[in-house]
Formats: sequence, structure tokens, C-alpha cells
Amino acid sequence: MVSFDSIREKLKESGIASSVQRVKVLEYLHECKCHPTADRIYGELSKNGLDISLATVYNTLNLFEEKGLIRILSLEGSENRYDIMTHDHGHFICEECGSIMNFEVNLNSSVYLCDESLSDFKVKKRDIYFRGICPECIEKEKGKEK
Amino acid sequence: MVSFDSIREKLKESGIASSVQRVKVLEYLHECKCHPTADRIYGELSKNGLDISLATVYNTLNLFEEKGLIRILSLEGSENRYDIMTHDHGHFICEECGSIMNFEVNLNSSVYLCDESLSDFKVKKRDIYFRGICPECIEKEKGKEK
DNA sequence: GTTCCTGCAAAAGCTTTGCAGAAGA
DNA sequence: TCTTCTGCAAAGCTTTTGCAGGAAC
Repeated sequence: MVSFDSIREKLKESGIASSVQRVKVLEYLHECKCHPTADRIYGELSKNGLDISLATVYNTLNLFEEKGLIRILSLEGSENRYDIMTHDHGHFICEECGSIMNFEVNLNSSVYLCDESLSDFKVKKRDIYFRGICPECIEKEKGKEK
Repeated sequence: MVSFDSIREKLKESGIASSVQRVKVLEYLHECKCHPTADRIYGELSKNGLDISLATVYNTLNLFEEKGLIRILSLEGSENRYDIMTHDHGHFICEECGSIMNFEVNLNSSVYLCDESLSDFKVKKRDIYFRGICPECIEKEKGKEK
């Protein structure tokens, strides 16, 4: 559980002025493990009685990304999704149910992932997306086949 | 150099009916190493006298993607880009100049990249994006500092 | 002759922007 | 009080869709 004040503190550390909306958006991203869309964030916060607009959600998310608090996941063919920045991890997208899951990435081996062709490049961010079918949907498929 | 007929053959193999527009789009993707946007493809082909519309470009690209001929790169905050499907490779995006470059990925090590957490998943596609600054822009920066 | 592909224009998202009023320090 | 954040609505872009005419086989 992350307290209101610790979120405010986090914003301050990142050089972002506090506001009710900003705190609530960041709090939601911390608590929701679902890589939400902007619209989802807007919907959930509104539902809980917060006075906020979709435009503010977008502006806030862009600000957070700029300051390095979150990541924007842009998945082909649909809205962007937003992910709280923690340790480095990959994203698995299920083509069947659309859910997005984190998976661990071994950073050491990712350094060796590419050959020397990148030695002259300054790499700042690594995004790794895998797509396929999640265990749950594999089970469902099996059920159908019977 | 890829001939008109060999492109037609390729379409046929993928179960796609031929048309002038489809052949030209695929040909352009083969020859252009630049990961073009749909609009760029439309512009270039029109300029060369082909009668084609932007809607057809999009429809064609989506069809190609469905049939596994190309990949859609969705880069946050801008239009999609399209990449002819060859061997597995990663994409480096320069945050300075926006250019997109391929880099080699060692597939064997990418298998070991993630821990066992993915062992129950059926992985079909792997997309790897690195972001940072390309050698050319690093040089430019150095020039400015002097 | 049939099938289905294309161009056009309009529609449909998602995201950003401008501005006046409100909140925060 | 002064700054700047927010909500609203409108605009901006990219992408998709419907339909009639035309190309492909």
C-alpha cells in the first residue's frame, strides 16, 4: 500500500508539482497491475468520485513519462498503455485475450543479446515485447479441441 | 534487385491475389531500407506515377502483415512503420534524429533472455526495440560541445 | 462473366491543444 | 497573490470503412 503522502513525495523528487489528479493517477498506476489505457485510468478514477478529465489524464501521463516515472507501451493497432517504471522487464502480449503480462529479463544476457553492431550506439532504453498465447488461453484451446 | 514477376510469385505463395498496387507496395518495401510510414509509401509510389490511394496502402499493408510478409512497428507517439520480414532482428530508434536502424539479434541468447517465467507461454513473435542515440548524432553532439 | 481490389470520401478512434477559471503554494 | 494545473470542447492525426466502378483471371 502506497500512502498519499509518499506519492506526493515521489512527485516532488521528480520535480513535478502536486495536484490531487496527479497523485491519484500515479497511485492508480502503482496499484493496478494491468497496464491500463488512458481511458481506463480516466474511467476508474472518475468512478471513484475524482473530478478529472481525459485530457488531464493524457497530459499527466505524458509528464510522468518525460520525468521517467512511467513507460508508454505502444502496441500496434490499439491505444497506448502505461506502465509504472520499476525494474527492467519484458512484456508478453496474449494475441488471444489481449492481456499484457510482465516477464523477467536477465539484463546481463540482454547486453550480450546483440552483437557488436551496437557498440557505437548509446542505448538508453530497451523495450522487449513478446507475443503469443498465454497459459490460460492455451488451456481454453485444449478444452475446445476435446 | 527484385523483379516484378518474382514479387508476384511471392504474393501467390502467401495466398495473396496480385494487383499492380500490391506488387508495387511490396517491391517498395523490399528496396527501401528505411522502415517507411504508410504515408511515405503512398507518397513515393504516387510520385512515380502509380495510381494508388492511401486507403489501399493501409489495406495492403494490413493484409501483408496478416499473411506474415511484413512487420508493423508501432513506435510511441507517431505513425506506424512497416518493415519487410526477413530474419529476426532488433530495431534501434535514435531519439535525436528519429531514424530507425536494424541490429542483429542473437536468437539463441534471446531464448535464454527470459527466465523460466515464460515456460508455459507460447511465444510467436519477439519484438526488441532499443532507444538512444545513434553514432551520427553522437558525433554531432561532440561537434557542438567544442 | 465473376470475383474481389481499388479510389474516394466520410467516419472513427486516440491524442493534443487553447483558453478561461480554479486550485495550490 | 502569483503561478500553473485542470476541465471543456474543439481540433488534429492516423487509420478504417462503405460503396460503386474497375481490374484481374
